[in-house]
Amino acid sequence: MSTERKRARTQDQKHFRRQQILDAAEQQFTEVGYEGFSMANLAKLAGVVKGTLYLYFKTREEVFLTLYNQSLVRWSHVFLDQLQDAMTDQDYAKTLYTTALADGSFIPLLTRLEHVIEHNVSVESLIQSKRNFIERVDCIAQATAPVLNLSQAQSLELVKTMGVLLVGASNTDQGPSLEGETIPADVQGLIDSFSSEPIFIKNACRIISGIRADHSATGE
Amino acid sequence: MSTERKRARTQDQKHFRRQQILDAAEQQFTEVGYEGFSMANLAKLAGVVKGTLYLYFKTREEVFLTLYNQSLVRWSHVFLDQLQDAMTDQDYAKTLYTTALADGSFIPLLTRLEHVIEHNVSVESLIQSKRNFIERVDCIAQATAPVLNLSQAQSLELVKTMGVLLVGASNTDQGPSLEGETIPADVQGLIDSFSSEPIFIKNACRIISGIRADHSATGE
DNA sequence: TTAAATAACTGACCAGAGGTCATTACAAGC
DNA sequence: GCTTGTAATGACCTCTGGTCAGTTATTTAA
Repeated sequence: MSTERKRARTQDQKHFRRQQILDAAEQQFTEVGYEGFSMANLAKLAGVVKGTLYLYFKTREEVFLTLYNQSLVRWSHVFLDQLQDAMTDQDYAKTLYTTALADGSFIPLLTRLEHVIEHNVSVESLIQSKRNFIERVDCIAQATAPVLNLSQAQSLELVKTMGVLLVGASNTDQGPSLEGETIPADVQGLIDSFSSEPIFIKNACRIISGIRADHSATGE
Repeated sequence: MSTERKRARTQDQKHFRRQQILDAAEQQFTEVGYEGFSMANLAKLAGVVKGTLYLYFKTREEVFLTLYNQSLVRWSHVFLDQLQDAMTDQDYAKTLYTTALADGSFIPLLTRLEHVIEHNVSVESLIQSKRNFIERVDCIAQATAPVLNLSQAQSLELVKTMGVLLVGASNTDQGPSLEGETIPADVQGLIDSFSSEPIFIKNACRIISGIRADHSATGE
């Protein structure tokens, strides 16, 4: 391959190279998913050799953690853009769910964050990632409070809880594809009854109602 | 090792051998967790050679799926035993949460079920596992209805929803250990605020209230 | 009792994974 | 043009899940 690739000497060039790798990683991730993802293939896609990847990322999981952080920021912007004054609880929940799922990387990475990705990552990267998370959550909570007519504290609790519910609900439809397979009616019925969208929206509404009913403005 | 291991010829002997492997697997799983689990080590623990494992399980994930099914049954018995007439919503939620967490294998396997384990398993095993799940859920729902004073349909929806919430909530405290690490106060505060038990119980209660408020006895 | 048939079991082997590091070669400074 | 720092390389490592031709304990039939 005569890609004529120049060496990255300055900080700017290195950041650019790093982002090139991340773009290739995102591409591979959307194509083959988490389990099918390999560093050898990433190297090929990014037009570098495997060893080079490890100049820019300490481990495979550091790549994923960076992708996650980027997808979180990306999604939060999309979501904040779609918030309007005085939405119904249901509209709010539906918007949150739909925008989150529309981002191809966000949910799959979020569901693997804590029990896989964070376990092979440097403490500095972890702290940086958590700080990014705090910032996004705070920002979303601040925008949510007026929309749903909640106090700041209520809004913060709500946003955090929505994250938990999102992980739980989206888990249920990440099973294998089963296309072309013969599935018995009872099993198919079970799978259908766990369709994540209605589960998320219904329970999000219940939780919003519950939080609104807690009219204690005290901390926690 | 001169374990004098006999060959398993009859079905009974084969079932016994299979369970021996599963017991060793459970032991290894509780010791090293999902990511540290290896088939080579399982073979050593079970006192057989690696190839033999594949006479009893098609893939590594078939081992995990079987462990999951066993842990689900085990937990459901413990939980059902602890149900009493007329518990408060909070007691019910707390019992569910506590018993689930007390089983060392159940939660870690449940959180990896759909996006990892089920993706490398035969369709027959998957169907069998789903059937087992249906049976346990139905059984728990039937026992739950009188306890929380719900209709059968409400109870069924509740139990399914509790599963979703359990996955979401337990995800939040499966991060890396961070013992002996210096964690900044803001990040530590975030981690503390995601402690899974209060999140689960609070929102379980909100959801139970919400379901109880839906006094439509119509299907779905 | 013994020979033949069966299949549980073995362990060397494979491809591919994540990760390392001595070496190479390119760009900047004198 | 030469020296020097370092980005980039690619051969190499260990480990993984998984395979399979061959071995041998056990059952069956003569």
